[in-house]
Amino acid sequence: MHTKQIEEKILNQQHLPVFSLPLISVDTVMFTYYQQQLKVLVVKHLQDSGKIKWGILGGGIELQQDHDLKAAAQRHIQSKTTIAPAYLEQLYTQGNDTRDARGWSITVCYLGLIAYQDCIYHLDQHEDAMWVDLPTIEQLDLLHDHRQLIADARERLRRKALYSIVPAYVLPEYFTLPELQQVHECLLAKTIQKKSFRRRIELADLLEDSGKKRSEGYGRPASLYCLKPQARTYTFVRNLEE
Amino acid sequence: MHTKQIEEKILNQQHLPVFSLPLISVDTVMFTYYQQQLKVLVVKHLQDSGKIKWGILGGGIELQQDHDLKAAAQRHIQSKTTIAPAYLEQLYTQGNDTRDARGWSITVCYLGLIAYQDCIYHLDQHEDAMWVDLPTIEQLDLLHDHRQLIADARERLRRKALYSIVPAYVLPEYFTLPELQQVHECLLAKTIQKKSFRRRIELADLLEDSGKKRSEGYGRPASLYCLKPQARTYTFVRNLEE
DNA sequence: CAAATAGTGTCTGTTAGACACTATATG
DNA sequence: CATATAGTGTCTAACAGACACTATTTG
Repeated sequence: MHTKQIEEKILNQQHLPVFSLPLISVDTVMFTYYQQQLKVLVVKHLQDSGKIKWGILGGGIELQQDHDLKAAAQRHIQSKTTIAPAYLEQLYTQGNDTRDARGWSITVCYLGLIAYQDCIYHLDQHEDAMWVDLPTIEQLDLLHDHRQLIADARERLRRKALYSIVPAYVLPEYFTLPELQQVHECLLAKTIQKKSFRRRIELADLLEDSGKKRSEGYGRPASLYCLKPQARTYTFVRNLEE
Repeated sequence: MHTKQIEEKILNQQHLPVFSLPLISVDTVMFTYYQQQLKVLVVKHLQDSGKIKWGILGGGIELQQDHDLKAAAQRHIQSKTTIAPAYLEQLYTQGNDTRDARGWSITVCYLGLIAYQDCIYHLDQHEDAMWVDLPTIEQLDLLHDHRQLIADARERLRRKALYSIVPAYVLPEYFTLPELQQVHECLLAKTIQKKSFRRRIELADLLEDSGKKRSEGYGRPASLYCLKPQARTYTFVRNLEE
């Protein structure tokens, strides 16, 4: 059997033109909110060289196991957090011949949101994953173009704060309006008029009042709300000012 | 030399885990506007079976030639239209184990806009590419999930008509405001108040007045404008009504 | 002149910004 | 009671919708 024939046999097993395919991974920029700060999940990646670098959460596609790209993203996320993210949307697909020293490589990058409380217990057990704030990200030497992917995801989430309440998914299922406003103010790096914020959310009918109140510390207790299903995709016709 | 060794040799040439990679293509939903209608570019694709099916414009990545995904998209577009699209942005990456009968496959899908006049001469020479309107798309038997990709792209462009003037890139470099309004009305399937439309564009300072007028047919000639650079990314704080 | 198309004046309605106010908790 | 935090009343400003108006062309 000639080399060429064996090559062809291998190709046929695949039914794919093997020699023109770049490396692919499915990665997710996971955000949460804790102690008035936006946090990003970084995990340890073992490189070919044996060195360990921090990067965002992700990895390859298991052709037998993952039925689509989102399923692959979720599998990687659950391996670190045990639970599915509250919100997960595709961010951007980056692919070029310079981002990975091994050659042409592609990442299908997702943006994920999860409540800090929903996964911190499991994360505490792992030493290969941690939540870090954005100033710290700037100081880490991250894998490939992961710092840029985080910046892009952060920008997408900031813009969403202007015309939706999707950032609410970084909070637990039940949350208060002042908490949600804090998240938006953190993303926009700007104070928002309390009245404007509450008015537009009430008018759009996005929250379900649980009837319960949160009574901790000083002051009047705040009502606890949870998101109605339409909150996931609702967009206001008029944005908040930047 | 054993089969296994040869396999390894092939793998080493690639420096990639070949056997866990899905098929990849980079495709573009190209839109233009002609005779009061939105048109999509479809091209003939030769399938493994020898059958020919229509599909959107695209194909594989040439690892040696294409430096990134956008360059790959542009190479495929230029092969059919000779010129680069006026506007090109990434739409969505679809990947699963059912869209292509050959197995796991991924398309990195772009949304492209071009003026009809800018490429029709070259297209007329080709029999393997044509502009079709959207009702016709419904009747064609398109490759894989290409009909869905077209629907997604069309929806993205419709939403852009609500908060930007990006749809202007389906028009020639110099165009009139009534023409641009027609494009938006076509996308939104709804008439827009002439005054509202003009006022918001003027206020946002998105167009450059060429000083020239278009005088064809009856009526007062309309001023010819071209897009200022900021028109590519500008978003209005307040949307048009849906 | 009439018909056709381009472009404006101006009123109304909706909703975000500003900010002072009231309400309800703790100690 | 004072202090702290939650939540409201209400005025203003910005801007899209509605629609009647004027402007400029052809025949």
